[in-house]
This record gives sequence, C-alpha cells and structure tokens, in this order.
Amino acid sequence: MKNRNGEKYFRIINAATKIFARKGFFQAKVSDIAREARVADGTIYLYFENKDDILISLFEEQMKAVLENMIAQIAEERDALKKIEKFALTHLKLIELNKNMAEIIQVELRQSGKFMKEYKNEKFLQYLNLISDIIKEGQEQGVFRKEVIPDIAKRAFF
Amino acid sequence: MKNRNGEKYFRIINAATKIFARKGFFQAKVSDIAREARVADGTIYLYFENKDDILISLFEEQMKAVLENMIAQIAEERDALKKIEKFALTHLKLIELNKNMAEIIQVELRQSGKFMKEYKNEKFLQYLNLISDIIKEGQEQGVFRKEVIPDIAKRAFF
DNA sequence: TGCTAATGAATGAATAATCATTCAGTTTGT
DNA sequence: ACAAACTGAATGATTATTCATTCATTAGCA
Repeated sequence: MKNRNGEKYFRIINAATKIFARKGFFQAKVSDIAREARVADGTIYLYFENKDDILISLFEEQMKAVLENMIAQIAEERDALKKIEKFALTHLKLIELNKNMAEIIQVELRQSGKFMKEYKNEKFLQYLNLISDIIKEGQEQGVFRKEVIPDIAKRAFF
Repeated sequence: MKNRNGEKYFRIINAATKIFARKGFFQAKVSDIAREARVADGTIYLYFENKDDILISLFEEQMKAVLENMIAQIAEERDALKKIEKFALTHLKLIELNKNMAEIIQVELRQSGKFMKEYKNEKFLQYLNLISDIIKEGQEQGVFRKEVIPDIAKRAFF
C-alpha cells in the first residue's frame, strides 16, 4: 500500500482539488496535477493507484474531516432531538462551505464508472449511520417513537 | 458547411442527447453516438465538425426551440410587467422540462474549453436580450422607472 | 425506354493524437 | 554503499478523425 501521510501526499491531494475544480475530472491531466504539486508525473503513482484513486482519496480525506467535525458537533448536545437538529444544521453549513467539493462529487464521481461500482463508500455510510445512531439513542431516551426504524429513517431524513 | 436539415442530422442530435445524458460528454464515444443513431462513425463528420461541435449544435437546437417558445409566450401579453412575469414563469417551466439538457449545459459545456472560448453564444444572448427588450418597452409604457439600465437589469434579473 | 456516366452520401478500416501509466535510471538521505 | 524516493521519457491503450472505397440514385444520351 501507498504512503498516505507524507507531506507530498497532501501536496498532491491539494493540487488535484484545485485542478479538478478548475477543469473537471476528465479534462484534468495527471501531468497538470503533477505540475501544480511540483512533482514529477511518476511520483503521483508512488502515492496513488491511478487517476481514479486520486479522486477517491480526495473524497475520503474530505469526508474524514467532515465526519470528525460532525461527530464533535453532535457530541456537544445531550438531547437526541437537539442532536438531529444540529446534524441538519451542520450538514447544510458544510455543503455551503465545500461547494467545490460537493460539485465535484456530484458531477464527476457519478460518471466515474469505476467509482460507483467498485468503491464501497465507507466514510459516507458512516456519515449516514450517525443519523440512525441518534435515532436509536432518542428511542432509548424515550424522545422518539419506537415504531420508527432507524435504517429507513436515516434515508428519509437524508 | 455541413448539412443541418437532413433527417440524419436530427437522428444524430437525438442520439447524442441520449448518450451525453447517460454518460456525460467525455465518456461518450463518438462511436456510441454513431451506433445509437444507426449511422457509421464517419457519417457523423458529414454533419458535424467534431465532437465538440455535436455538443454545441445540441445546445443551439435546444436554445432555438426555447427561444421560439419564449417569444410566442411573451407575445401573448400586452403589459410589460405581465411579460416579465410570464418570462420568469416560462423560464422556470422550461428548466424543469429540460433537466437533462440543463444539466448537460451546466456541467459539460462549462468545461469544454473550446466551447467557452471560441463560441459566441448567440442564442443565449438573444435569450437574455428578451429581458432588456421588455424593460425598454416597460419604460416607454411608463411602467418601469427610467433610471434602470436595461443591460444591467437583465443580468440582475437573470 | 434502356444503357452508361457522374454524383455524392455513407461506410468503416486505417491513421493520428492524446494521455494514463510504467520503468530504467538518477538523486537524496543515512 | 545501500535503500528509498523521485524523475520524466517511453510505452501502450484508447478514441477522435480521416479518407479510399462502395453503393444507390440521378442525369445524359441514343
């Protein structure tokens, strides 16, 4: 597996974010990213499997940050109802903040066949599971009705 | 110049619309479009300059229809204020109706370097000019204040 | 009418261009 | 001196584009 902590790894991630945002995934050349990151073309492949993997990693890093942020936010609230509120609020704020990223994900990832097929979107699932966790907690607290099935509610809510 | 009226021209346009909508511009192969249109690869080049030109023509044809539609709609109203209302309403209706197209335009055309650079978007400008025309008319009718500058208002309104 | 020539639309195999990816060689750090 | 990190030119795969050829239709002529 590749080295995912070096400063160069993040240099490339950042460069790719810029280039993808500017040109879109398919028009971004790997060599563009390399240049922006001040790295040789080949170096990219010391840190990433392939071009798709750059996009996926980009997404994962972003989601990781978002997830941590969200968990911290929710932890501030005791009441499950407040937590859900906070979740929704923070979610919207994040989307606003990361428009670039959101667009890339919506637009580019959707088309990237490999992405939607082979990639199990763990971080995103974790994110969704935050919702069902809150609901379960709310049920234990007696704030939400028991009939609600968390797994379905999370989708609906989302 | 190419033949832009034959039934084959529209067969290809329609095929391209389908394929672009399904796969996006960059992943759509010209041969995909050819197959969908039941035409040989080379035939496409009897009707279009190149792949970009297919996209642009697609857009033009659509805009042409939209423009005609809009002009007809506006003509039904006498009062400039009503016209603007009608414009906005029809505009939203059209967007709703042509979601596919709208997405393609937003997403694909924006990236197509050639498009934004070399192509003077006449049809779209005409469309925008409908707005400033209405404003001018409204000023003559005394419905709108004179201080408003049509060219700026059209952008703001849009 | 029947025959031949001319036309040009259509084809798809061949070509050319573009890029992601590799790898043989170089540099850097210990 | 060795390993690890890095480089960028070379490779190969993919696809847009071209073009020599086919084929159907039309025009010209006797």
